Amino acid sequence: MNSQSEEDYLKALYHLQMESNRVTTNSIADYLKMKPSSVTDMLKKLAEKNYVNYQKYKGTSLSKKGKLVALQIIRKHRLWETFLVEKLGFGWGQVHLIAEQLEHIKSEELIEKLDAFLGNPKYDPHGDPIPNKKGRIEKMNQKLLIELKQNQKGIITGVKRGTASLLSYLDKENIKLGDAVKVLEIIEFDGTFIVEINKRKLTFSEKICQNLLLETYD
Amino acid sequence: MNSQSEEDYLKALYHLQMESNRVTTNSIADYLKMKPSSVTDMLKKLAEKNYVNYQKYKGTSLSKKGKLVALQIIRKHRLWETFLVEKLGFGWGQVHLIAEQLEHIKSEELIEKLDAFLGNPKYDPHGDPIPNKKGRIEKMNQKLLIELKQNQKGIITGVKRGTASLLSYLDKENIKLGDAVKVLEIIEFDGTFIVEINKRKLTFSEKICQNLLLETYD
DNA sequence: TTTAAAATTTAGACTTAACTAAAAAAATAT
DNA sequence: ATATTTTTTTAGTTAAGTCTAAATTTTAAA
Repeated sequence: MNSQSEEDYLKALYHLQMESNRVTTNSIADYLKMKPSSVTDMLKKLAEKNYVNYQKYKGTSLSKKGKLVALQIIRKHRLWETFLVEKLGFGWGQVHLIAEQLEHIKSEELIEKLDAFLGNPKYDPHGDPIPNKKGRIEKMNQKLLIELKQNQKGIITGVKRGTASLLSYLDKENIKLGDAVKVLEIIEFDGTFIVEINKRKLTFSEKICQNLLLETYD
Repeated sequence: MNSQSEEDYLKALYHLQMESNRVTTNSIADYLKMKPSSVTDMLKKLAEKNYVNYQKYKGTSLSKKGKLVALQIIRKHRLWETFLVEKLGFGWGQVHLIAEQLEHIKSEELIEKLDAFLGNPKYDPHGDPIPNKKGRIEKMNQKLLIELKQNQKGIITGVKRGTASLLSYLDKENIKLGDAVKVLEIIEFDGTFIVEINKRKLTFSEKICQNLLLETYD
């Protein structure tokens, strides 16, 4: 069993590895808001447990085993976020801190049951994919609405980060994750989209289209 | 903010106080499976924070402040248990360990939203009352089915501890917490009850009636 | 290619919450 | 009322995970 702290480091490693191929001690310290010396200590411990490949002064990478653990935590995080938004009615922005705690709850069965309860979602409310039990991520065909052409369709999976007000707008319009969107018409003059959602005709400004994420099937 | 450990002690204090009026260091150690010396240390710390009234060698009691914190943790525990059973389909017996973890998640808003999502339940699946936000417990009029007379009614609130198989039976019969029960007839010969639940007529053996908890209104 | 700056590690200290062993106080039995 | 047993506390230790300050290694600059 891994400690909360170990799990936080593994998750951080995973996210940092996504962004750059060399993960340094300082970048981890930055990310976790800790001192580099503390990071060194923990890296040694994680290397001992074969979760990371660590060599003094040379940077760190997740081992296969470590990556799997990281993905399982990310799975839990994203499932809980989905739960908080879809079932409890939290706004996108509020859920991160709570999910950060919930992701450390230990119970395989809990997370499988939660997954089923949520209808085995593939994406969380930010549009990020939810890894499966074995750590596999289905890469999705994610596009912004603005990239679609007339008559193309998609499923709403989220919005770009930092657009909380768009969320409340969608909420007010009773538009939810998973709703299907079809582009009926694009007004050339100002980039406005006329779309159909739930049999309703709606008009979306260019700005909305630049921030709304859809899963598409090409 | 209190640590997980502090919360565990406060909760233990609360439960022990229910059972006997003098809570000793050893009884706490027993309950939490720790050594008495560790308990003494923590009691001093909790006294420092004004959560308990503690005097060397004289036993301990929760202060008003400490009792409130304890009740809030119990509230969280019982709401999560209800969630696990009602929404995720766990059996009564499986939920305790998980709820023990979930009860430490910190977010007022989370617990209020969870409460609403569950329909503001008054009792958890064991039939134990759920304290409200302010720590108030509604004392319920709880009886075993076997105590009812003909034509009396009640709401199913739970089963006696240690009767997991009754739970699965109820589940199979599609009987849920909150369902109303009316006693149609009691067969004197063997103590069998004929009851009505959800407009269905059912026959319950004496043994079932001895273990099924109901809320009644006298 | 030597030197200065930046990154990283080591060494030692602190906090929390546990422990063991020994001392002190309270309860019980003779 | 004294002695014995039980309970509780004190004192000192340990492990995890953090920190600061100093030492070391790597990188970048002159």
